[in-house]
Amino acid sequence: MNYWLMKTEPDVFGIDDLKSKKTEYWDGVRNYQARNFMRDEMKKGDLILFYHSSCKVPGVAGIATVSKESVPDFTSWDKKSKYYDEKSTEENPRWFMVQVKYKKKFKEVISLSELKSHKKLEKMKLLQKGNRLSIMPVTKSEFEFIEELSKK
DNA sequence: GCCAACGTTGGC
DNA sequence: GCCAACGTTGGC
Repeated sequence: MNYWLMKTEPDVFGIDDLKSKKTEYWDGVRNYQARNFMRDEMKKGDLILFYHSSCKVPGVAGIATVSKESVPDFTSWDKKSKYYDEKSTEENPRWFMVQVKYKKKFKEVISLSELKSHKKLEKMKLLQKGNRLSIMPVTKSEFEFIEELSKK
């Protein structure tokens, strides 16, 4: 079992959208490192911290799971999609996505500033300087610590 | 293979 | 809206 953090802009697709849709294909990721995590390492049942970015209160909004392992991201060869990439084709896809499933919404978003205040989380990839990855691994202890924070 | 220019991310 | 940090592109 692996643990992950996935960033999303709540104005575009937030925890409430996932809650009402139940599952969602994580399309549109166009970063190689993030793609590799989805294509090679994310397994069904893995747990995901669902992170809201570029918004009023950035932070962890809830938990999701991986419900389907990677499949080619069909938006990459759809000319009408804003995620279209001419170098990706159905025969030779360049981009991949997993399907994620809603698990729970925290009573309150655990804000980035709170995450930063905990010594236990100081090594979190999310908090390292200059980090811009939209999908990144978290450790079991980081995941569990944050889930506990949400219960307070 | 180097690196300048450019685009994007994302907190503030 | 600003801007630091980083990834990608493309000329050489």
